Amino acid sequence: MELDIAAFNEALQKNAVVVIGCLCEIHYSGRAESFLGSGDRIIIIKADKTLLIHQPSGSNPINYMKEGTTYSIAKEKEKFILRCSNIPLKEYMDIFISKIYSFQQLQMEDTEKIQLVGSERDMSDMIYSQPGLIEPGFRPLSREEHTKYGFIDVFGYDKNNVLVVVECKRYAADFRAVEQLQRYVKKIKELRGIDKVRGIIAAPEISANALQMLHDLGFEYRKIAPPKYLERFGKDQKRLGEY
Amino acid sequence: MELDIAAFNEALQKNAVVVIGCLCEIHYSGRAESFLGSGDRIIIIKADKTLLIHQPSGSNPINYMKEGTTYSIAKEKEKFILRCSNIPLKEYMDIFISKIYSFQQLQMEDTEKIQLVGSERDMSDMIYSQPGLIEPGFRPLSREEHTKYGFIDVFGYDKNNVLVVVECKRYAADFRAVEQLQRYVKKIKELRGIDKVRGIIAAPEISANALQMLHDLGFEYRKIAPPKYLERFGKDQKRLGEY
DNA sequence: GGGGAGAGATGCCGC
DNA sequence: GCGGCATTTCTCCCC
Repeated sequence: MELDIAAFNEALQKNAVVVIGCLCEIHYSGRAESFLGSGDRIIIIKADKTLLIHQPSGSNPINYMKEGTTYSIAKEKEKFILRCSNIPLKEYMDIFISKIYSFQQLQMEDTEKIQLVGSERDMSDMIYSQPGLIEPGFRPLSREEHTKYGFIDVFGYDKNNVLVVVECKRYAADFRAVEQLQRYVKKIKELRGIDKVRGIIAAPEISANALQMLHDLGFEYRKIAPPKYLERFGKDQKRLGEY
Repeated sequence: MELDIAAFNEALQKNAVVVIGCLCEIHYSGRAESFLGSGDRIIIIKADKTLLIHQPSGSNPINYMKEGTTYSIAKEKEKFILRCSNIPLKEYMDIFISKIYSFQQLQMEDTEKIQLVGSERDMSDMIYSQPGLIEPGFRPLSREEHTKYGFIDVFGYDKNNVLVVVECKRYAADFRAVEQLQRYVKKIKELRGIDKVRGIIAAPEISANALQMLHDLGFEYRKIAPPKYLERFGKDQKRLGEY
């Protein structure tokens, strides 16, 4: 199959998305440098001039260029050379294409943004609205007071009016989560000039090492999972659960 | 355009890579949950049954499924429903396709692995072969001794036979890099039962906060950049630099 | 633009 | 499998 260079340039010009199936070799130079020998790949150039190169397996692109990259293609001795450059980022790529299997260009329209539930932020919102999940008598700070300490997930007083710092993790908490909590508790003690501040990790799981370190520091663990189920899923959600 | 369900199933069966341009709506449920309203997207199913869904802009897939996912497609009232499930991971996705713009299947062959230069590992290798980059008289530990402390990038003795722990960063070092170094120095002091261990951050840049914290802890900074330029690039490398 | 932290992070290598 | 950690991490938010 031949590649129509004029069609390629026109597609880029009108911000179409280009998808090329090809046999190619790739040289990259920028933050790092890489070389990838000849193999079959899918090349995607998006409307914002992001470039992605995918091998037949794996989640991540094997090579890529960021938004705003410029492209120039040329034919040289039966091969196509796609030169990619992102001058501000000092990133460059040369793609040596020896066979074209497919060429597609699509004018795509998509203004939708994803709605995601189950993030760490959703966890802290849940604890804010249900403080009893931490313990009876726990009272989170007001929104205004809390924003002054934006780096803390949940911040409040226990039933004895002792300050409590809560660090949420949506996955199994590790020792770095404990280090983070330790950093925040230290910071609050300094800022407020007080000696007694409690620290709590809220997460669905915690590693043995992290739990050990947590207890050594006099902190606590609460087994709490991030919320799920989009309200808007409605009956559709049931279908997803029926697999 | 119509989608040939038989062709789709056959492509999956023979581990071809499938690329579909379409208008679709996406429901996901697994580690988290998400909903994405109708818009134009590129759907890729790879040979290993990884699924990627890309919007017309941005580097990352807006939704995805991991390796080993199973697929079933059906037509319902002028729409196609692609149901995706990964039972072991408890991950599910429903893709409601209302228009097909393009359908491609490619039998891809690619056994090449990327060669990358400029990683943190390359930095520590460079320091091992040129210890003077740290300071005159620095002597890294032997390979055998070093592997016992695999978590440390570079480990050796200075000219006064004091132990030195070096943590490399390929980018600007931040306070987390300093915390990491602190953790390693502490661990080595415990393991060896000694009191004096030097700590050094080797990185091309370091943030002001990190440098302050580093000095407060009595550690040091060496401005060292990761190595670049693949030897095998040879003359090609020159071309990349000529942009 | 830098700093700080999350991510449905992923991927690699170790034990 | 989990743990620890790098990643051409990317992304978002906030100062």
